Amino acid sequence: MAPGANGEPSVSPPKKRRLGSRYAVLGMLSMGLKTGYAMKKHVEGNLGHYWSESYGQIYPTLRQLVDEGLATCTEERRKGKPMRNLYAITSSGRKELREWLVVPPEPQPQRSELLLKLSFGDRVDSEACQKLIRDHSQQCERDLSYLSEIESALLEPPRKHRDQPYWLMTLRHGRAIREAELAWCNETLEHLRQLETERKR
Amino acid sequence: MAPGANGEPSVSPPKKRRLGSRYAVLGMLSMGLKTGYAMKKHVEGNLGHYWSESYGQIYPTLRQLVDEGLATCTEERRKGKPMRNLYAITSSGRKELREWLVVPPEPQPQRSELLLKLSFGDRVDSEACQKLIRDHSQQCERDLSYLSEIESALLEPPRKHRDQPYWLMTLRHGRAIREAELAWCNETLEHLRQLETERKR
DNA sequence: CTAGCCATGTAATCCGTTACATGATTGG
DNA sequence: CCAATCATGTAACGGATTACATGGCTAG
Repeated sequence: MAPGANGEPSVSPPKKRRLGSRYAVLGMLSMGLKTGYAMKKHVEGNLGHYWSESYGQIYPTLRQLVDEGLATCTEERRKGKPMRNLYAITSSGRKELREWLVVPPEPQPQRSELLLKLSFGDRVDSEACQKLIRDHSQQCERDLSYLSEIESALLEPPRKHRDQPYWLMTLRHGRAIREAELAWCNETLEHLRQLETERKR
Repeated sequence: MAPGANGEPSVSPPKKRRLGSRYAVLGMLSMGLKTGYAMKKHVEGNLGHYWSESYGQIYPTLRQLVDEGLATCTEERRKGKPMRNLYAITSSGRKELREWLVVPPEPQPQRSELLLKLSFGDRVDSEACQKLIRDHSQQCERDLSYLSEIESALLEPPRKHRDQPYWLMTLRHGRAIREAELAWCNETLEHLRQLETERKR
């Protein structure tokens, strides 16, 4: 008998695929961004604190979306300016985006090089561990001022983008996490110093 | 003239490589874990909240470490038990591990599917956004109780592992972050409800 | 003239997971 | 006998970055 007949539940396991880039691009299309170049800039400038995307992902993805009918592409050649491909989302593109949006993201396996190093802290001296933490603390501080910059740029002109309230939520997330990191850094530095004096005794 | 002569600064740009798995494995060797299998178990059970590793990484890495003289391998065949390869770190392995430990990790590009979805929240109704946040909130809660489990297992028997104090630091990190996430979730739910009533007006 | 920005795209490569293949032992 | 656990490993695949290749326009 052919496999998979008879209503067996073994219709082939649903396979996990990531597809993050696909929907990031589709979402940016839905914001009205028209070129791959503009999307890269937008990722760097606005989404940098929680998303990244490279040309190597963006351009092939755009092509694929067009192939699947989720976007359209029109060439624009202007005299005196380089050629551009102008993309736009279609209604089936909007539909697929909405469907993706309501699916709760499954927890993605986190890898923190900092915590990995810290967990082996016993192999080096306390000073090295403390430096690790202080560097991280400084990075968080830099991140915080970067986030503030984006936030003021977002609030300054009173003309509100439709997505502005949601962008503010992501910014608050970045701030909340960085502040928690800072608190943990201070706490951890204290623990490291305690460990150090215990060791010396 | 041969390229690279004359002290040119173009000695080939130093190329970024990730190498996380390599040092995770080396570190676990330094803790005394002897088999690939044991390392996988340890990652799942103890490092799960900040690191992950698959067999597809572990076994080839172990072989590579032996090739480079950072570890040794001895076959152990016991009657009535399956064969094992027992690995041990060498002194050059310890040296390389220590060198890696003191290099501050460069910030790794974060990707949060949750924040990406939230940033496009305008495309779906407020209820869908709130569900996204509530699900995340629950996940954080589950993570917190999982962290507590590990912590009590770590504290229970008074026989302290040399790495115990450092593991506690990583656990506190997990807790700090999850608690900050929870606070942000509540704050954000409030904002979403406000947005909703504004829209309705 | 040249540096920098606009703009597109591809190929190589790396990193990592999943799925598969194998097989012995132990406990219920 | 069967499921779980111990134990090793590889092949295929997928996702993402990096580096390269190209080229015209603009401002200094």
